[in-house]
Amino acid sequence: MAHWLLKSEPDTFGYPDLVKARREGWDGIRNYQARNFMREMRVGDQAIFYHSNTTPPGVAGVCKVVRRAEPDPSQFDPTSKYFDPKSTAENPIWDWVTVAPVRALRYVPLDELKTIPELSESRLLAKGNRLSVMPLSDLEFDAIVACATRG
DNA sequence: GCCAACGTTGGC
DNA sequence: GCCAACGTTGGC
Repeated sequence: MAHWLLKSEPDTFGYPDLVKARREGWDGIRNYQARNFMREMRVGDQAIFYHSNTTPPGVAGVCKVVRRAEPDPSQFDPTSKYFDPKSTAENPIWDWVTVAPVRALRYVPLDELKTIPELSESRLLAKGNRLSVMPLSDLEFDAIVACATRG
């Protein structure tokens, strides 16, 4: 089973919102690399739910993939901020996966993530990292969960 | 609000 | 195919 990290801005959609919704299509991904990672996701894969663009940024919970990648409907919706006029029903460009909560974690702020040795090489902590969907090694995933559980 | 990083776009 | 301009992300 592969592991992932998903970023979301909690002002828009945070981990508690996922708990309330029980499942949610991960819409609005408009980056090819992130999309391609979503296409690799399988039902049952678990992902760290990361809160970005907030104070402090950090890890809020674990979620899991409950539906594989399929076209993100927001790309066809002219009223959506994610609308993409280049996308057609015959040739959709963007996908989403559907995720469900697994469990909330003790909130681990970015400063604390930086102290986890297993994450020292991880893309998450790399300077200038803007990728909102990324793979985590089992080691990285386990280290984050262990850190959250320890605290 | 600022700014660095980086992806995308479009002129050539 | 290059590269400058532009837009977006995201930490601070």
